[in-house]
Amino acid sequence: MNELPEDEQDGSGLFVRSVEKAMRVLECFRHARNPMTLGQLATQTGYTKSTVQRSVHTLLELGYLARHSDGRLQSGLKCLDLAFQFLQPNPLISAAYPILLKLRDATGERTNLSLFDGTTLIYAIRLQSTKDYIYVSSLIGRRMPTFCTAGGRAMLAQLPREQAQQIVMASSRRPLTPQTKTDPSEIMAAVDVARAQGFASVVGEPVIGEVTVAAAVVGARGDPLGAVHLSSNISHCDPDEFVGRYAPLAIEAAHMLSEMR
Amino acid sequence: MNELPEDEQDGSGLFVRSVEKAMRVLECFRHARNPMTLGQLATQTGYTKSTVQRSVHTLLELGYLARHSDGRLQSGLKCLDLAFQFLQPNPLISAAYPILLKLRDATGERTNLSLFDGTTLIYAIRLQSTKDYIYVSSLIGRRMPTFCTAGGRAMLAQLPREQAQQIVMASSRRPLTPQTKTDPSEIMAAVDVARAQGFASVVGEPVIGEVTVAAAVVGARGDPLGAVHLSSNISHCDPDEFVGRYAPLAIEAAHMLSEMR
DNA sequence: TAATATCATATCGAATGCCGATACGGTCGT
DNA sequence: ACGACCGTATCGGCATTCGATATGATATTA
Repeated sequence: MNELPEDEQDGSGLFVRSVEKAMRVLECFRHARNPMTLGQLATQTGYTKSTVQRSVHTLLELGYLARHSDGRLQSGLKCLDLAFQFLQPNPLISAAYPILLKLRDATGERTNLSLFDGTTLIYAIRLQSTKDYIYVSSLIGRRMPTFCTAGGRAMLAQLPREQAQQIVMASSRRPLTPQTKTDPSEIMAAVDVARAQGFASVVGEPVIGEVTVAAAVVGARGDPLGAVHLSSNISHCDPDEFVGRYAPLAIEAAHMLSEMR
Repeated sequence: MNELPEDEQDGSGLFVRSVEKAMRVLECFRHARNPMTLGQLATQTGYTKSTVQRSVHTLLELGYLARHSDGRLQSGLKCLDLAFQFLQPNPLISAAYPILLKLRDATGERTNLSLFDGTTLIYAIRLQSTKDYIYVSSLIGRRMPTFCTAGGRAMLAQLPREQAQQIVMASSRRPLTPQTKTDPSEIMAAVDVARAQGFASVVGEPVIGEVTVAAAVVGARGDPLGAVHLSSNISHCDPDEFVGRYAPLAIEAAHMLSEMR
């Protein structure tokens, strides 16, 4: 007779647990560099081997998982389909694409669009530099912390200060490089600077040797939707000059994509 | 032992139906240009409103669906995560990225990597032309028919002829442009040409006014994994010259990515 | 060679968690 | 006022999922 709110995180009685389990199993592959076995998935999720077996069987049949040549499991092609369905009808994406392309060619630098998602941001468009060919795994769907990225701080600056602070406090604030600011008040100070300037810039905080300027894209009520990023390597340019030259362009692009009227 | 054929479409008793239902609901958004309501999802999937309600509730909570401002439903950010997990550990993708970048800059043309998936192919890397800014919705995860695309035919040419023919026959062969070849024997003739040449080229079949050369990437046993595409618009170049000039480059790139030893 | 520890796969009784008909309160058009 | 949608909530019954367990294959030990 356990009619208490026994489960913490789900909510109403509409929640389908088998679906959650399957998705959790699918999500195991996020940080996995290699294919996985049933047993590994079981220990990682905490589910029984049977549960994992059933989830995996189903996801295999549906195409969201696939078998590596050695029989282990990896992400399936259908995962790409889901990304397409997200991007395709998204008005921000389709509006941003040509604008970012033009921006990339005007600057020659790496040009990205990220989307706001609380303590993390997620890259939705990534355009490569026309100069260097570093494969910084410039992949769609990569998440980065909000608190230490230029885009993240530009977006935080669009939130009510208290709300921004909540996000900063809720972040893990694990330093990604020796230069990552981890002190909440220091981070909030940077956010305040971003609010005053209308853009944010960071050097070396999320990635060593990288300089980034970013401006926030906002919705109809001024809420942050995403950010336009321009990045380069400090070995190729002077950071201050980079920021000074490109911040206005990032702001302009972000403004064109914003819905504030 | 139990050769029970009475089961309709799933397979063994390990198949979890609630998961299938949730994924089917999620897949409804593939061809939807607009956010959807519960009722629309119910009619489109054939499930009861209750089932859809539960699936949607769960997918919302997990982040794979999101609410549009008017309350209707759309794809959620988590869908992008799945694409990342597919791309990130994939050795073909990480190997292809720098090679395609170099190829794109050597040619200046749109450069893609597609992956083989039976009657369709799916784009995994899309690099824009350095010349024109058309937003041909150059998005990851887009599927195209195998039978009428250059990449598709290049891949079919790597299969045993009979198997290729099976795929052609299983394709819908709905013409995408007036120039799309729909006659199976005509298509197989083009595949034979591709096999002889080591690459495939099409003009205007999948997209009006587009010329594409493609070469297949093959696995250790010569099986097609994907294809390297180079595309341009016929208003910008002479198709024959385009094919003649770039086919060797596509072949070279595809060869570098292949596992045949 | 044998023992041990993985692995994937399959089975099956039990009860839980999903199923889906149904109901309720909105908000549109008309 | 009505009807036709919308999203949301409820609830008894029973199909479906659950998870312990068994099997055989493969790999790594000694």
